[in-house]
Amino acid sequence: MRYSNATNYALHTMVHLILQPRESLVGVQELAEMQHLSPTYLSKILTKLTKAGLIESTPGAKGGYKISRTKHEISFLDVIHATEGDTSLFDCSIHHEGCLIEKVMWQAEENMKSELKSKLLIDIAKEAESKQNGMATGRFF
Amino acid sequence: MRYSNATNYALHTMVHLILQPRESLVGVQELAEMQHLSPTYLSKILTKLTKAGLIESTPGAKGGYKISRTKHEISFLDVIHATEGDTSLFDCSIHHEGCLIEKVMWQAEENMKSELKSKLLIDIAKEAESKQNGMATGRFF
DNA sequence: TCATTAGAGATATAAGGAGTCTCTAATATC
DNA sequence: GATATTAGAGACTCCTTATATCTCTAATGA
Repeated sequence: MRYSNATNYALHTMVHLILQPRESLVGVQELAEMQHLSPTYLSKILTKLTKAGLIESTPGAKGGYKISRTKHEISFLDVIHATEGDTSLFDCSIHHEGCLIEKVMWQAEENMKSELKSKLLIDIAKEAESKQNGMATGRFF
Repeated sequence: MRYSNATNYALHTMVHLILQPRESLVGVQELAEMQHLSPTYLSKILTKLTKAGLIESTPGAKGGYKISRTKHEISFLDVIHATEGDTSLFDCSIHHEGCLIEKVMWQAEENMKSELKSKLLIDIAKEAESKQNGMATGRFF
């Protein structure tokens, strides 16, 4: 059981977009080069993020993507739900009510999710930005 | 991203074995019937649990499986490690030190694991046993 | 010796992840 | 209005993993 690569790409893309100047658009070409991906592949991921309302797209020449207006509220969990779906990690396949094992697994998953919900992308972006200003080199996300 | 069915089968098998009378052996045949699985498939899972030291096997006629002597200390996480491996759920594939995104993902995973580590199989077994005694019917794990 | 049981290995099938290619639709610029 | 540029949809390929099944071997009690 592992998070897909797509989730990693999505998270990095989101932080990158948050760090852009207000209202500026970034094309999939640039976003793909940054992460050494093919544009068509990344565009599939970007479409998911768009449909989830996390970013906004503008088609046509000089088009591209920008972060959604709700950027101050976007959590890690929001991005992960967009790429991984929001089904639970564990379901007891044996049909009966109130499986005690399932209950434990659900509680554990909830603990992970509550952490991911409390972490906002904008906080990571600001932390990366301040580190970058201090160090003059390196990339922190 | 989901836990494999094998993990579900392993957890149920472990709780079932804990509830057995001391030193009694249960064959893979019985364990498989209980969960509506083929014996050969379940035996692959049982082999993993054996190699992880969570259960002990006795080959030959009248052989079978019993819970390991450390049964009072076996956690959910121990079983999950045996079936799923113990690699982390997320790795930032972009090569650089101290990725802030990775750090958040690791912390979230740690929160889930600490819950799974604190939950012991024997507690679930006892809870299921007492519920079963009270209700006369039904299965609680 | 024989029946019973665990265990190893090869193989089969299906699903999902990862990625490419091609076509369509929208839009700015000339 | 023509053209270049960009997002988006759909079909397709390739690879890995999960989920088994079948067969053979090894150990052991009766």
